[in-house]
This record gives sequence, structure tokens and C-alpha cells, in this order.
Amino acid sequence: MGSDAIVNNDAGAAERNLGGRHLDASRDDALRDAALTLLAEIGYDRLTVERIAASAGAGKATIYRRWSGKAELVVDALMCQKEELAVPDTGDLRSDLTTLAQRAAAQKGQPLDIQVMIGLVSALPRDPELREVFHERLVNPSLAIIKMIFERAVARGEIPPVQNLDTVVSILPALVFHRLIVTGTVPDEQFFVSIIDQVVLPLVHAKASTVEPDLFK
Amino acid sequence: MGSDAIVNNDAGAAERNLGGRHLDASRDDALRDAALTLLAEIGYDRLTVERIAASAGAGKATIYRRWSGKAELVVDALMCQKEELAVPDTGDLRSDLTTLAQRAAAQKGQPLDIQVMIGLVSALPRDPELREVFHERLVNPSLAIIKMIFERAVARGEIPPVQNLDTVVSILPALVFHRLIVTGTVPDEQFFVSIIDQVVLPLVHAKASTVEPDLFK
DNA sequence: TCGTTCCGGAACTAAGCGGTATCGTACGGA
DNA sequence: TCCGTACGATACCGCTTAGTTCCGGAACGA
Repeated sequence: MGSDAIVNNDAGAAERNLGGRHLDASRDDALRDAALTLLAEIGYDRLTVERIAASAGAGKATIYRRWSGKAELVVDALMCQKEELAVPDTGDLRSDLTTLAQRAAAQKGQPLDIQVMIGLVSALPRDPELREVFHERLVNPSLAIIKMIFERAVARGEIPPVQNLDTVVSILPALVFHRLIVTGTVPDEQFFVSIIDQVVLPLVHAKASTVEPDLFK
Repeated sequence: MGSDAIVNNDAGAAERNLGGRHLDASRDDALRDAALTLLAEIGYDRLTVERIAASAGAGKATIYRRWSGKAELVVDALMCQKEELAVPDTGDLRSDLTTLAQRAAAQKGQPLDIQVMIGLVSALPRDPELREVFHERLVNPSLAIIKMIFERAVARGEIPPVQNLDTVVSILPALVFHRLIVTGTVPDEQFFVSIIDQVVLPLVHAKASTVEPDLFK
């Protein structure tokens, strides 16, 4: 990772600053939260250091004491996001997917991951580091969860092995993205379920009925 | 449409300005082209009137003589894009779709529609007019073409009627979007074709093999 | 207690942008 | 020829932002 934040202050600064006040860890979190919330609201390009500070009830100096600027703060905030990788495992493919849908739709109000992604989109083409952390912390984890769900379904024989698994896995997030961009509305659970029932599940079962017979001929 | 551009100068200004030099129509086109090219390159938020003027080799006043500002210029540029709605009609669903893929992939170098869309994304949530023209000139035409292709395939009996046609139609553009955002690479024809063969076509044929039997029971 | 450092807040410089005005020049109708 | 306008270029004003610095106050170690 290119330019690490200065945020090894947990122990480092405490030892280095022999006398004097320590960096307040609660300020770190407040600033990171504010950055992500604003990122989801107004997007990366319109995000300013001043706004982040004001939103967190902090001074700009408090930010520059920790990060070199907007880019580093945003990257650090994304890196520090908690990843609760509890992959649904109900023993049924459809139930796993709908459980995932419920979880995604329930995020309402929170600094929605999806909205953070949208806010980042315009900045990705010109910032490689941002693009890397975007993949590592937002895209890949989502895809990995869906992939795991399919692999388990294959392992227990519920569906036949899926060739081009990566493509199938990306259908759900791709349609969510598309809806978010095209209609500008946050997809609700109903939307997720309709995609699952009308696209994803027919597709994996189609492969069972159209491809397998050919294999047995 | 809210604030029309002043660009009825083709005849209007020529008649009004009895003596004196006329607005140079070639400057209109150069400025619109520069606006779209820059929009695709750096996105709406980083787009500035000064940059557009410089890119077109013009002065800022030449822009303000025609449009009220950045927003109106961009909207007008999008509105003036030529729409060559030649829907492929080869008599075969797959051929129609792959023809469309070739055409989309061949746009390389030009101010790619898809990149213009990406550049607009971050500005859409806060600009209703921009969102409207975004739909009218970029999203809807693309979807309409794909929709037409499917409807013709249904009409000649190649595939059974597609319920949730809107969803099926959006799969291809959605996956293109997703790839562009996630990998940052412009999809080539091979990508289009693999989506067509591995997702779209299996899906519409799956509906034939799984839904119809239920209707006949 | 005393010195050091953080805190929020505000002031400040420098740079960039929107939008207007101006200048010399190039057209084009009368 | 003469007047009026568009043209590119530049200067200018007002505003916003990045990034720095300073202030009074508070927290901490010595």
C-alpha cells in the first residue's frame, strides 16, 4: 500500500510523546465515520476536508495531524471498515441469497456500502490507490460472499457445477449498481428477491437442463 | 425541458443581427465535442468552463455567449448527440445481439457513451435536469434497442414471450457497467459475446424449458 | 506544579473556478 | 467604406477550497 497513514499512533505516539496529551482515538473514528457518511452523500469529488471536519465537530488541524489530506483519509476510512463476513448458510441456495438480500436492504440509513461505491466511481479512473482499496474492501468481499454461497450449493449437490462462476456471481451486484445509477433509487428487498427468482436461479437451473443433457449424449 | 439553450441562432440570430458577424456554427460543435470528450475523461464534477474552452481552442466568452454555464452546455451537448437507431435485424436473436456488441465495442477512441455515463454518475443525484437528459439520451435509447431485438425474436417465435422483459434487457448494460467500474477496463467484443452466450441466451431459453411445462400441466 | 501536546475554532495565504468585462482583430451586411 | 458583432485572449472580481498557523483551553506525564 503506497502511502500509509500516520495512524500507528495507538502505541507509537504514546511512547514518543513522553510528556503531553495523546491523540484521542475517538477523534479518529469520528473523522473516519464522517468521511464515509459524507462520501456516500455527496461523492468523492465534492468531498472537502473542511466539510469532514465540520461534520465530525472537529478542526481541520485535527485531520491534518493524522492524515496528509482527503485521499489518505478516505483510503484509511475504507480500510478500517469492519468486515462482518457472516456468510448465510441455511442449507438452501435461495434462502442464502434472500438472507443476503435482507441484510443488504436493511442497511438503510447507515453509510450504505453501495452509496459509498457510487460516490467513489467518478474518482476511480484517476486514482490507482483508491481503486485498489475500492476493490479490496468493497467489491471483492461482496463477490466473495456470493461466490461462497454458490460453491456451497454445488458442494451439497443442490445445483450442478457452474462454469463462468465469476460472471454469474457478478450479476446480482451489477443489477443493483445499474438500478442505483439508472433510477437513482436504493434497491429494496423486493428488488433483490425478484432478481434472484427471475434471473439468478433460472440461470443456474437452466445450465442443469440445457447443458447436462449434452454432456450425457 | 427547463432552460433551453440559446442555440436557436441558426436562423434567429442571423435575422436579428442585421449587420455584423454571425455566430460561427463550427464553434458550437467544437465546444459540444470538447465538453463530451472532457466529460468522459475527467467526469462532470471536475469539468470546468475554462477547460472546455481551452480544449476547443476558444475563449470563455464564446461559451457564455451560447449557454448559461456548464450544466446547460453539457445538457445541450448530450441532446445534440446523433442517434443512429439502426436496430440490428438479422432474423436471429444471437446475431442481432452480437451485431450490437460489435457496434458498441467498435466505439473505441470516440467519446464513448459509456464513459460519458460514468462521468455523469456522481452528478446525477443532485441535478434533476441532468438526470432526465441522462435517461432520455443515453439510457433509454440503449435499452430500447435491446428491447426491440427481444420483441422481434418473440414475434417470429424464436423464443417464448419474456415476462420481466425490462429486467432481462438491463442485464447486458448492467454487466458492462459493472465491468467498467470494477475493473476499470473498457469491455471488448469478446466480453459482450460471453455475456450473451453464457447469461442472456441461456436465460431466455431456460424460461422455455422450465416455465412452459408448468403452463401445460 | 510545569512543560508538552492535543483539542476546537478561527484567521490566513495561495490557488482555482464561475462569470463578466475589455481589447485588438476578423468578419459580414448595408 | 463603415458599423456592428463574433472571435480568442486576458484581466478582473467574488467565492470556495487546500493547507498552515495561531489561539485559549484541556489533558497528560514528569
